[in-house]
Amino acid sequence: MLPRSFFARDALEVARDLLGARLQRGGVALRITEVEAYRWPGDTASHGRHGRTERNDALWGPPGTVYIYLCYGMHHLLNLVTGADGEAAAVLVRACEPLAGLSTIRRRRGGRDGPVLLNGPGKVGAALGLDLGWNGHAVYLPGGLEAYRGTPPKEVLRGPRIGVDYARSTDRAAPWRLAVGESAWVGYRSRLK
DNA sequence: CGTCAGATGATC
DNA sequence: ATCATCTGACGC
Repeated sequence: MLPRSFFARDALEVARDLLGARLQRGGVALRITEVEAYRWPGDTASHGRHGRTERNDALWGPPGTVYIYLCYGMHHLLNLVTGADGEAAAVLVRACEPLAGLSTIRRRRGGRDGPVLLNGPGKVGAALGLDLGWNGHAVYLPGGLEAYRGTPPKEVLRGPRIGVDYARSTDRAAPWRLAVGESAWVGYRSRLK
């Protein structure tokens, strides 16, 4: 498993090293193919930009824990908290390649048929069956949601983060979205290089 | 490939 | 009012 110390670094470094890593919960296993770094301090795209609140409290927690929040009233987005305790930094998991548990993933996303494409953060949260109850969960401990070392990417693509138009222009343009180059499970591929 | 609207609900 | 999204519809 990835040790707690793995997460106690700058979010951009952790993001790079999380590409190819594995997330596992019960019979469902995913390979991380796309991430975004939300850094500390001074990142105006981060949920921590207005200070600590009830909703983002877990974001300020110790490294190696989980920050989940409800996005647009529908999707539970998964962040892995990085840096030091008391800092608001994390890596958002945007896309994954399913490795095991396809039938469970299919069931969790509802009755729809069609191919399983985990090419968006809401889909990743749904595939893992996450909700707000997972806030603060430690992924370096066995049981529940776990993070493992995986196969590093051959090529890393980079581009601006998605959906952060509200941020300062420098933060909006910062190439802190990272993706596995050879993976089909990546969203907005044309915005990467 | 691109854009767009509507769903949907907690938060500050 | 805002929002780190998804889906389906439509146009090129």
